[in-house]
Amino acid sequence: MRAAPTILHLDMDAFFAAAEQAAKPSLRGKPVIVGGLGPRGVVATASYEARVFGVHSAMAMAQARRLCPNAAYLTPRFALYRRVSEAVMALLHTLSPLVEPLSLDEAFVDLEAGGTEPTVGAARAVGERLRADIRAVTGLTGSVGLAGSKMLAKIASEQAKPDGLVVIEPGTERELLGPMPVRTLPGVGPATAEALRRAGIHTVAETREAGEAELVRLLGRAHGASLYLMSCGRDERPVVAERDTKSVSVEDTFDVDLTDRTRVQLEVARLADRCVRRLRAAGHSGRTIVLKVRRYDFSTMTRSETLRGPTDDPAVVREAAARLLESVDTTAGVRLLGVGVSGLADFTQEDLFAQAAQAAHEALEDAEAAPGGEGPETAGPGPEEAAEHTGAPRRWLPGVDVRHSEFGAGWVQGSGVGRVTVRFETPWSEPGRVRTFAVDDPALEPGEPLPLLAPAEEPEPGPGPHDGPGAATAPGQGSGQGQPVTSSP
DNA sequence: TCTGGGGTCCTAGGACCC
DNA sequence: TCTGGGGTCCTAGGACCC
Repeated sequence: MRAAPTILHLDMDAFFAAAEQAAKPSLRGKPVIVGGLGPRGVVATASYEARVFGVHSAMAMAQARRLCPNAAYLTPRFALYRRVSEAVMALLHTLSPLVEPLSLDEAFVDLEAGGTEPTVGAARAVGERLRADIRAVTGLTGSVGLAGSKMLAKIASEQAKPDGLVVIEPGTERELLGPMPVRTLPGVGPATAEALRRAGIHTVAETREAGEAELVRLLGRAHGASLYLMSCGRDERPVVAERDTKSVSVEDTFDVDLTDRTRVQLEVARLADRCVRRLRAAGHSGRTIVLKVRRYDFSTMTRSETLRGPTDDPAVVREAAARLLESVDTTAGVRLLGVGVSGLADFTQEDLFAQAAQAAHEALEDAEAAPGGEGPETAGPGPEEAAEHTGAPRRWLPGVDVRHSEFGAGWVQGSGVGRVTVRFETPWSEPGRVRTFAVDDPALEPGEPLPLLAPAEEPEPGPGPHDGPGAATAPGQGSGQGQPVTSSP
């Protein structure tokens, strides 16, 4: 616990939705909901205009549609969010070498390690300048919390939302925290809150008064002890710049439950391959293979197997996953399958250049395979493979960028019955017009996310210098790498 | 049309070893 | 041939976070 509020927490406001609004002028000021658009999708981010209707993160998409039928529903575009995130993180690194990212849109910064004078005034000035810089560089808003510990900095940024800054001055934390609900404390989710409620504990003050021994009895050794410290406003966790990855996993929820055993085996093999591609791209190998199965009734089980040594061999992982599957009854229906690798070791030597080329290729395949959790169950086996080779049945997911040979850059507003509706606008244009085409109109092709602000800086737009030898592939929908940036108006 | 995907950390029991 | 104690590894499950 520091004497000055030199731990900063940044949280971008409604990040995915805000990025989409910045990219799509016609959506500004309107409800925007980003998430999985399939029958089992959930909301990733809702814009503030949509939250008014009660829509929030993690809500079933079906419920969001009932609450807010007129919102724009968009599939996530991680390539764009990652780019914006990198720009924001670069700004944070100008403040201090100690930056701890928590996700694409959130990070802690240790200002003291960056040389900021340990006073309220200096910290506040740094925070305000950061907010202005973020707005200037990305066009988006972020909220800043400043306090003497991570926990309080995070609570402060929550209070600051949206588009604000809050300082919690050291010395005031206990009285501030006291009346707050236990759910405010990090690590207190639905289960812990319920356990505490049954013990008559509702507020942070009541948690503190219960005492450490009682909390340990209720919640277990580690959780009880840390919760007691937090309730007293004590949190000595340091800001940690780089954390080692502990596991890599992939999973798919299917639009319709899988019952056919052969199909389940096929999907497990595909997931194993995808998982290994990610593993290798990250330069890792691992010893423990994990299979995850979620059944029709949402009950979830895992099976794992530890090998004698680390592997990054797809055949080995595939075979282990297949063995693990043998001990699982799937006859009643499977809604999700997953494959993971943990017990990671640094990559077993090998050449880094091949890996880099591999990684570029992988990113492309991931982008194609991932969105929407479109279990080919409904789509039929294979539109993806087919597209890889022929470019034939393109799927125009709502929100993705396109380019038309005559009308220029735009994005898919919707598609169905052989038609696709496109709105032609760019991040720096006026709201644009809508036109409709046949889904196979040759004048229409996948496009690149455009920079949100000026078409200046952006270091790595599109088919840049690093596309490996396989770059010519660039077939699919998705982010459409390799599409010519053929000038045009 | 109930409930994504990618992670982290903790607990508890059994095996195994000293 | 009644039985201790502790450490580590492995497996399964669960809570939590964004």
